[in-house]
Amino acid sequence: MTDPLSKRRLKMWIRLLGVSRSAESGLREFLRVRHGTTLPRFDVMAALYRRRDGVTMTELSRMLLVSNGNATTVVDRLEQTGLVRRTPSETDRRTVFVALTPAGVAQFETLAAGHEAEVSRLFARLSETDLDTLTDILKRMVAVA
Amino acid sequence: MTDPLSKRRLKMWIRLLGVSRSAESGLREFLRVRHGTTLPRFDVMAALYRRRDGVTMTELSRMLLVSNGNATTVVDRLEQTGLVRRTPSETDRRTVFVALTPAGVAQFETLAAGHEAEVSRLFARLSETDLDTLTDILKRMVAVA
DNA sequence: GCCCAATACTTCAAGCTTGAAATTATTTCC
DNA sequence: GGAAATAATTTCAAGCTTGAAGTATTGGGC
Repeated sequence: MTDPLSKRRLKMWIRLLGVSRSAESGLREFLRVRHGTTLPRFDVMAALYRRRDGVTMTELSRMLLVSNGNATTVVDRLEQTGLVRRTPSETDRRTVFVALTPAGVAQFETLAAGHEAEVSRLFARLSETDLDTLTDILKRMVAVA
Repeated sequence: MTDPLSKRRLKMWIRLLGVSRSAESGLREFLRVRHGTTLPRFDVMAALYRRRDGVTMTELSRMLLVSNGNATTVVDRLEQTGLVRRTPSETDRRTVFVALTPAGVAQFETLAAGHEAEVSRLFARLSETDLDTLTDILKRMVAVA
């Protein structure tokens, strides 16, 4: 280990990115082939499923770490296909609440089961100890800024 | 820990994705604000810097885990600004080699220093032990398919 | 030598993503 | 009450990304 610390951090980051990209690509393919949907749509639905009562557009984009413009686009499309509903706030006319429709909830529950199985398959090589260690480290990693 | 294994894998994945997205977003901003460039361009240049003699388009897209169409687009743009050069293979007329131009090498070396510092800053909270453990686990994670 | 499957790359349409600008609404503070 | 700052969302242009379809080329089996 003659590498300076910054080089080691860089190598770790390159590996992390590689793992994350392969897994994402596996999940994307799974969603496309098996369910005719996409990862961004799934992500939005997952966020809305976790907050069944609805969230504002801003909250949504923060949860997903995407730009607000992006959230608008994806929600637009989901709304067009009836999986998601926008409801204007009554107390603050700037804000809009987004929530899954019953059809959205139903579809998500199907998707989620497959998604979980697929994630589990992708990371099957990880021992339980690794899993705990990794989760613990990731928890403490949440970026500086 | 009453969670079944697949749920624990899922939670780990969600955390991993979160870390990876925040870091990517930090790097994107760094490259945009400080160097007027983008992460995909940087990634291509980094791959070409590692393989200074040139790589084929197919090798490039495999290295970066992106589609071949995507590699074409990014290389197109880099070529337009003179940072990258395409050279047709003499032995196989289907094949094209891509390599950094001297200007590309020069620019990349500047970018790379800043990029490494930024990565280091983003992951500063990680202890050296964490770093080793994490790298080790990531190495063994390379996805199944 | 001739077919044809495989390979390398590009093009294309559709969708995703970003950051900035624009729009509309609310709050603050004089 | 009104101006100015702040906030929530959408719109926009540009660029990224994908997977599929298209073009050209190669190499192996016959």
